[in-house]
Amino acid sequence: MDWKNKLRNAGYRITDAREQMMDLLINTQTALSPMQIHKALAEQGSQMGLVSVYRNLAVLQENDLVCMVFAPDGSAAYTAGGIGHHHHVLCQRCLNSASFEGCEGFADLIQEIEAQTQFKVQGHLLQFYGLCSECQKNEIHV
Amino acid sequence: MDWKNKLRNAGYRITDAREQMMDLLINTQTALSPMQIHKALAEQGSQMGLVSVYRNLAVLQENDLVCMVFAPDGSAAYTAGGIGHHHHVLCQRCLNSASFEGCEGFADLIQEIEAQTQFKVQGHLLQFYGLCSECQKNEIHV
DNA sequence: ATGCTTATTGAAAAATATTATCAATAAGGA
DNA sequence: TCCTTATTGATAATATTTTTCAATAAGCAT
Ligand SMILES: [Mn+2]
Ligand SMILES: [Mn+2]
Ligand SMILES: [Zn+2]
Ligand SMILES: [Zn+2]
Repeated sequence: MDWKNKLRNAGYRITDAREQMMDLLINTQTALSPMQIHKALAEQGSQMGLVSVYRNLAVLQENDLVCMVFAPDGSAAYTAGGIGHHHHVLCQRCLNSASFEGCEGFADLIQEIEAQTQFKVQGHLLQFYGLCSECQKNEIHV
Repeated sequence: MDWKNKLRNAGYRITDAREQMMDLLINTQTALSPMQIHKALAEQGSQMGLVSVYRNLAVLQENDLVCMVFAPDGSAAYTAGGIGHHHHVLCQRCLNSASFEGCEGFADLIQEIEAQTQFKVQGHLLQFYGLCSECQKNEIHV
């Protein structure tokens, strides 16, 4: 199901603002901050307020149409997509973002942690940082 | 080496503010936000300004005396300790925090990710969320 | 196509969170 | 005890996120 129907089925309306944001995020490799999203849309002629960017990011995130990731500096950035449980690798230079699945390998680690800490583990936060293929090239000449 | 010498060796001074903050964090199981640290110290008579809390958290973090963790809502919180590479489990109810090592198991996963995404992985962000032993008890009666 | 209902928007302000300035203070070595 | 200078508190400045509210427009029912 495409994102429009997904939103519609959840009772939300398809607005220009949401289309612009989704188009932008879908066509952008790098994760974008709310401010960057606002600026990018303004540059392509949109009048959308920053407030609507925040509001719609919340809506889109609730409906699993965008993912929030943590930039290396700890700030939040957003990227399109995200069906099912998955995680992200972020380029620490350009914020290029890719996703991957396969954190089942945690099962053993979780058991250890639960035994050691007496916690009951229920979820996790996982991201990898590194260099995307583009930035690896540039890195060579440093 | 204790935290005072660690700071001293790095050229920092041992101040009341830093002592108060370290004492508080060392004696607190739960991760605390800058605001919570400020409030807790104020309640025990300290005049320290919130600004100094921020400043000293930065210093203490640089010197590996405190760790920053992400609360379930994405906000930053701080907890004492942290020798060497390690990660944290956070109680999503009370922010109780415990640490663990042992993310070597990532080696395989990283290889897969690098193959799939063409990224060169250089670091990671990992935290587990769950319920601490205390909160597990209370959870039963919900 | 037209009107109706109400979710959504933009503008503005408010609330939070974080950082910068600067004179006064105090840590630590001489 | 004195000196140097890192550190502090007070204040202001930025930056980030949320709230309010009247105007607008999406989508459904005529
Ligand atoms: Mn995703
Ligand atoms: Mn730690
Ligand atoms: Zn890159
Ligand atoms: Zn707990």
